[in-house]
Amino acid sequence: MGRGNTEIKRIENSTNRQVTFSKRRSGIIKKAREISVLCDAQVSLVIFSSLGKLSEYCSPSTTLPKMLERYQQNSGKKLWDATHENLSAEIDRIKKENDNMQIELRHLKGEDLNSLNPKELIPIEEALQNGLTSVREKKKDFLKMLKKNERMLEEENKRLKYLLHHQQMAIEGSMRELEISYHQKDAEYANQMPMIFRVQPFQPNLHGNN
Amino acid sequence: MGRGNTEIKRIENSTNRQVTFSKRRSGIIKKAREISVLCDAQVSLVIFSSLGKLSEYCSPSTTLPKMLERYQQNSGKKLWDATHENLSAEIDRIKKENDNMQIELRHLKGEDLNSLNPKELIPIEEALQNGLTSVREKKKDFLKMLKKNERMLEEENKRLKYLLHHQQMAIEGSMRELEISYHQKDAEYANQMPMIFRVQPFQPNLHGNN
DNA sequence: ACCTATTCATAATC
DNA sequence: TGATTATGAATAGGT
Repeated sequence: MGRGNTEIKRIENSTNRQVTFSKRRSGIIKKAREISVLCDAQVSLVIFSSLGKLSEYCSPSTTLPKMLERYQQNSGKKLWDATHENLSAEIDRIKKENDNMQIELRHLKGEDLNSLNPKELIPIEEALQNGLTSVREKKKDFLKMLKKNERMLEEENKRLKYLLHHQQMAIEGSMRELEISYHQKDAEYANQMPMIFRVQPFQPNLHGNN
Repeated sequence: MGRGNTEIKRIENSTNRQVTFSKRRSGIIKKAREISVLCDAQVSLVIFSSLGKLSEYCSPSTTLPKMLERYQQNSGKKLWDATHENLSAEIDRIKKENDNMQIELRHLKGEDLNSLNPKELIPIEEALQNGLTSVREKKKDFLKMLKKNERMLEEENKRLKYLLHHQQMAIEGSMRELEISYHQKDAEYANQMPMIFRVQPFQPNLHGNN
């Protein structure tokens, strides 16, 4: 329906598919609502779009769980036993995995070793040895990095101190020149000079170093 | 659609309702099939007529239980009883435990260490060291046990050899006595004496040892 | 989202 | 139920 005859086959153009989905979804939900009202029927409709978006409709006189309960009674099919079994199987699988890992962990931690024979101890010892080597390697790396960082910081520190010292010297030089000109010229200017320019090293503890 | 405008309201005439239901049901199921195919959607549709007759449609790529499972995951609504929830929660719990153990194992095996900071390395190193100590202790124990066993076997061996030797001597002594009495008395008796009592060491290779 | 030509669904009828 | 058909609904494609 609509223009051109519509083959019922997957719409390859993704945009068209989306649009058609949207239109037809509202169409089918409307139909569901209509048959519910007109014919006094109970309808439940669940739709997942190709992108996984969920849409649903359920007759107002019921709920999805009620419908499903009724479905089971009426059809004899079991809807969630299968799921139950799947879940149980999944749990068993994971638990087994869990147990194995737990045993491995205990062995690696040196527990429950009595259940092992000497031959089985060997791979465990090797694994531990390897692990230890890796961890110590990593620690060494960290230490190296820390030391490198420390050296860099020291360098930077030194450089900054040097700069600071020179700046200090420059300022003091300027002070002296100002002072000279102050003595040579007008005493009135001295009071206009801000305090910060008075000869006072502003980082006193830097004086002794270097 | 159809002749005359159709109000959406319950059809009071029972027969008409039935007929309309039948027609619309096939219509809606057709629509469901079409949207499934055209738009790559998954649809499940359950309909009960006013007389309780069940009709259903489910996209061929799925099943009603699968749809419902997906519905639960997607909507967060729970369709079923507590058992499911418990199982799901259990799965989540175990999976989490699993993940944690897996991480711990990987760390102990020296993998994925980059995600750790130096402080976190320390307990791992300690655990490895402890494990290694335990395993080596166990190996030592085994060795000790083997050696002890060996010693015990050697002792036993010696004791048995000693006993055997003495028994041998005793038998040989008896032989000699019998031989003497044979020469002293009746030669007739000699033929009646079974061969096994003749002087013949029955474990020849034991003679040289000790 | 809206429009329209076209196809489709279906109510009425038999 | 099934077939037919007139009619209104649904919707594909275009904007």
